[in-house]
Amino acid sequence: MSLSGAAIRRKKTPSSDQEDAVTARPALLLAWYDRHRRVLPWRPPAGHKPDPYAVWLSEIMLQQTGVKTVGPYFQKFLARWPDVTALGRASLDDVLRMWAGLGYYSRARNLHACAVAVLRDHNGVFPDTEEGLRTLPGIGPYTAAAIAAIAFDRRTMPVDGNIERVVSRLFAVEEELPQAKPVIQKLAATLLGPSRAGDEKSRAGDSAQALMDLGASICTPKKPACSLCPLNDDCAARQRGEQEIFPKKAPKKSGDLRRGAAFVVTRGDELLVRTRPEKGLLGGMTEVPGSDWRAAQDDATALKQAPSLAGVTRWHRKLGVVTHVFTHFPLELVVYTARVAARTRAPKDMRWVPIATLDDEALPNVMRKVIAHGLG
DNA sequence: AAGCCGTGGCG
DNA sequence: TCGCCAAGGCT
Repeated sequence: MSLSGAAIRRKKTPSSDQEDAVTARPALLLAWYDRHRRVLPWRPPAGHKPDPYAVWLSEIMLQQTGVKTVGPYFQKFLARWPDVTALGRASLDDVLRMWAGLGYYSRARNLHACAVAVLRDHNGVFPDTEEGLRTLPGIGPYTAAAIAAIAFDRRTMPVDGNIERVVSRLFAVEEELPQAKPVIQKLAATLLGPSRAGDEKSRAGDSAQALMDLGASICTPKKPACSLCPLNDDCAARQRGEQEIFPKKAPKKSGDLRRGAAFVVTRGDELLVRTRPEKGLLGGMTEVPGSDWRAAQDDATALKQAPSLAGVTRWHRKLGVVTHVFTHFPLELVVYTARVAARTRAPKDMRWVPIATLDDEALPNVMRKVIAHGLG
């Protein structure tokens, strides 16, 4: 039975106009996608099978990170580690260095751990079910559904921020996020094409990507281009002229400013660095030594936390401050510099690295800013 | 289960 | 300018 046959066979009743509109959504969505799908580095040409490894890699990188930012990182990773076996055999250090700058560094640890687990527990082949994928590190409810749908054509609907927005508008969901997540999940699943007997394929991956593309290009957070939307006919929010009030969210609190000091110490053409603890903020990444970061900390207190180095009698305070904004607090760093003599020993748990090779270090961007400020 | 986790872009 | 937002997961 063809899809159009099923559509034609539907009974016409006085109340069926609305019903028709609802039933037509999945096909409208896919038709729009076939004409307007974005060309992305991890997306094969239309009709071609995606590589599960590439899908997984892109999905991890895309967690809370924009398409444009991810592009170059995805290309670099795929060129260096073309398959999950190669990545699983790489060192965590190499992976962290390659990830530096992309943020949310626990993703890089989980990425590596996941590759290792796929090699060790799954013979180097990704599980092809949502439940199987869900057991792997770094793969939560969204990512498991996304990989299952996109890479394995499983009939499931992942719900990300884009889809939350599209769906909450389409159905005018009044409940606030994140409480509304279960409702939105159910409503989103109605946008999947019908399952067919003996053939569970229903272009679920395309349906999901269609909604994401729609959210990214048409149903945007501000000033959505409703006139171009394939689902505009029966969008509840648009009928009210209230597209931008959805999705409803509880206001978030922004963190308090924290202050600290960073110490840029050079020994000839080398820089003094250390590795941050594995857990927590910037876990496992490289940094220059510094004070703790706390609210209302004064410069004198921070300066007392300078590393003890033979031959350093005074620190030179660089003019200005380095500012950086983390997810949950803004940071203001004062930078001190010092030069030490050749063969000066690095303090415990610190090391010297050539300034020329800093690009290869696992340096988060806040530290790149600090070093640039201190060396400049 | 709410808080923790980066960074860049955009209006 | 600055708050919001982005293909969330972990604890």
